[in-house]
Amino acid sequence: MEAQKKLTRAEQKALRPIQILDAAFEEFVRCGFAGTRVEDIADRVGVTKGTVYVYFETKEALFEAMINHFSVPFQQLLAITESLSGSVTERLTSILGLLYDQIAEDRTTRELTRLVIAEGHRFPDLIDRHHDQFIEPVTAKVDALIVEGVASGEFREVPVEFSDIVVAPILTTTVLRLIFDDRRVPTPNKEAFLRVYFDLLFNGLLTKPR
Amino acid sequence: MEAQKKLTRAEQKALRPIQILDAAFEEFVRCGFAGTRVEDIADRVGVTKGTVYVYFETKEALFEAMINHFSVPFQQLLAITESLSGSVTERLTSILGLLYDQIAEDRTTRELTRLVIAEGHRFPDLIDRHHDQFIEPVTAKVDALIVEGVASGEFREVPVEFSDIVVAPILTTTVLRLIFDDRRVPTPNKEAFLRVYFDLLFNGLLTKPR
Amino acid sequence: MEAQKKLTRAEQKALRPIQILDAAFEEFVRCGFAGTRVEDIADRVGVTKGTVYVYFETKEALFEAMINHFSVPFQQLLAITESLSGSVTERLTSILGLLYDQIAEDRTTRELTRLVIAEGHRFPDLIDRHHDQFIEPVTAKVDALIVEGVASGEFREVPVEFSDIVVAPILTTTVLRLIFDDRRVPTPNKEAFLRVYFDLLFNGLLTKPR
Amino acid sequence: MEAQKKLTRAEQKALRPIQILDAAFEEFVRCGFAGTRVEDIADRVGVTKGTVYVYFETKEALFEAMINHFSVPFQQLLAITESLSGSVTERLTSILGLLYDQIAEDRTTRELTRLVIAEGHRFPDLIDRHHDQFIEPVTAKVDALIVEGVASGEFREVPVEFSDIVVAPILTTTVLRLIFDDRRVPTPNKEAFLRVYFDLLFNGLLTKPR
DNA sequence: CATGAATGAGGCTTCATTCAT
DNA sequence: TATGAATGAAGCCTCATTCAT
Repeated sequence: MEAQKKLTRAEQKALRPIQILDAAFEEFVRCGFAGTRVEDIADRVGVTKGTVYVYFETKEALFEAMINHFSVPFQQLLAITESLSGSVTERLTSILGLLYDQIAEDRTTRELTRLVIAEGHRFPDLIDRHHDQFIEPVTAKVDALIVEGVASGEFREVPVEFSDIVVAPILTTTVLRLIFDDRRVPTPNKEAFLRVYFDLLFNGLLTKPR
Repeated sequence: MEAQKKLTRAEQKALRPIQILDAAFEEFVRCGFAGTRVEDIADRVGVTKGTVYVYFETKEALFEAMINHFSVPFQQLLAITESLSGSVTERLTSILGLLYDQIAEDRTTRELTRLVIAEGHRFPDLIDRHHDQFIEPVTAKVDALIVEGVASGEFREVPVEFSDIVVAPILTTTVLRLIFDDRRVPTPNKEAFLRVYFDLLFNGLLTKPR
Repeated sequence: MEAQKKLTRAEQKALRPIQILDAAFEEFVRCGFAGTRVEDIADRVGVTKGTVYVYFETKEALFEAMINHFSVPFQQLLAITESLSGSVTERLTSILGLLYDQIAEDRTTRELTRLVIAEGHRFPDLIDRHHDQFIEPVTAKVDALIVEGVASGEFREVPVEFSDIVVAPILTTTVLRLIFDDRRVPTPNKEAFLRVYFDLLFNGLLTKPR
Repeated sequence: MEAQKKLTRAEQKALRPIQILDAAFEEFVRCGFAGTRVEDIADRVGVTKGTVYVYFETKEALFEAMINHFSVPFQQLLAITESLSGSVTERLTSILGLLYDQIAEDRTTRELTRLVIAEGHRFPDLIDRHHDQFIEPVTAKVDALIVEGVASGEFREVPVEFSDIVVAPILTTTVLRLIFDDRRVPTPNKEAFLRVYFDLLFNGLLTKPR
């Protein structure tokens, strides 16, 4: 309140939609699309229902705008992966570590995943976006590295197109945190988790490989 | 239809609540808790709203009863695992194969997972049940096998308490199917998937283990 | 209340939609389509808003159903006109007298005319119905009689297709009553009005016809 | 557009309220009082809602101001009628011709009539104005001419106070155009219409007057 | 004057729930 | 048991109106 009073009208106006989108994120995550009341979103911002409708035509439009707003910061990660150097193992390790930060540790991405799972039925665009911006790029990147590793002799001859399996522990952590959120199942320690994850991924369980 | 006509009236009536639970499953899966209309459930059974309330006090009670109804058949799987014999590797393979059938391939369990993720917030019991009946037993079983494998020298010295990583590809397949349902991302071929999964799990990616 | 309690459920149910249509007529006439509150219609019947929506999907559907409900009893009049006998003058007189009763004196038809004028823009069907059921049949009938009168020599050679002029005093009375409703402009005495109307229609104003 | 660009800012501002009244006329005619949105009126002028409220306190005040604005030009016609000369028949013919132009052919008067019929309930002043400025003067004038015609022997002994009947074809044309607006029922050709109208009015239908 | 963000009362509509039959 | 008419609370959305800039 104090801080906001110093803002000019113009600044306020530019801020409003973002404030609303932030509030919408929290409420939609908490209650799902159907369960969320537009008034609760407004309350969170400190405005009235009507104000929300000044910026967004319908609850549905607000939901979609919110998803778009929070779906951006994945591009950066993909850019970083291009600049990596070192052995394939090193690069794959780096990428999976970054993915862990992005998908499992970042609350926003995590909750976005919840919404994709919960509301995908009613928002097919949501699924397409999610696929094109998240799943496909990651899959492509990991696949490419595996191919490279196999070609260079660093990796064994494993069939490609199953990069899901490689990435699986990350998505699984995300989902378990979504479900239990530190309740019942503790959030794993990142360092320890990655150590075991990579150890298993690269070396396998067996003492003597077949 | 044919079969039902032969039922006596008494049998019909004993069937009602189950028909309602089945219909409730479909609708809650399709629309989520808040988005589902009791009337749509009734329509699916071919009765009127009132009838639903003869058997279930509230929509919430119906939701919980539905979850309970569809959460049963996991016990069997756990029982089977007790009767397995062979090396630890063989037994782990068997169990993971069964889990794949149960979690990734079985539509009911899959959709139950969706509901846990989507509605867990508002139904804490749901999460507790899910933990006690699904996660904990599986985790315990897999952990026990790993401990056994390490003790017997069959497995390398891997830290326990990370059985999530071992099971991850199964849950990941489940979640990807929930999201994409054969749209955009094809459902993997079971045999091929398991082959790669087990190959990676036991042997790791590297040609020469560190 | 007293009387209604004796009705069975089934009778009540059959009555409800008609009660609602009656109430809707009064409210829509009083406030127009946009100005009418569904709740006021419900109040008039003694039920709650929800009940109205049990029978009619939307306010718009209710409006249209109401128009249809009150647009019926015009057919009878047209039937009567077929059975008339006597000179053309006598028959025309009879018909115009009946029309006066139907259009100018009958409150329902009068108010329906108000709605056609006021709401026709937004309900094009309304105008088509009104044309097909009211205007066209009357016009055709009057035209036919004039043609017959001219043919028989009873009437002067007047151009046809201007039966509007013949009927005009009736519609004008309707409209003036709609506007002033006994306020400012008194409702004319029917007998006196018809006498002058017919005198003028048949004989004209001039002492010595041209 | 061209013309407006040459206006000084001061002239522009003096124009504003009239532009708003013009826009209000169109919208109120199109949607009625309750159905019209102040914003649509503003849009039509190319300003924002707030501007409308600079000039008019409420939507209701705007409606009334609009009615007043468009109700003026009838005085002129009445003035003209004073200066006519010739036989009563000639003068009556002239007056009815002018009335036809004013009431049936002039879109503004026609739509004003629609508003009187549609909104009169909620704006009693509207009805009073309409009576005092339109109905009463016309009625008085026509009545006076009939009295004069009867006195001079030009007209038959018809009862006075039924000038409505004489004017009816004009109002009827107005109303039919309001309802059908060239849809379904074609607008009559003015010359032909007036010829038949006057022929009937002065000579009546019958070959041999009674 | 003009703006347009914000308000908040109020209308339409939905739907979980009840209850007399 | 089953019905379905009725309820009424509550949600989405609209829009006349205000006011700081």
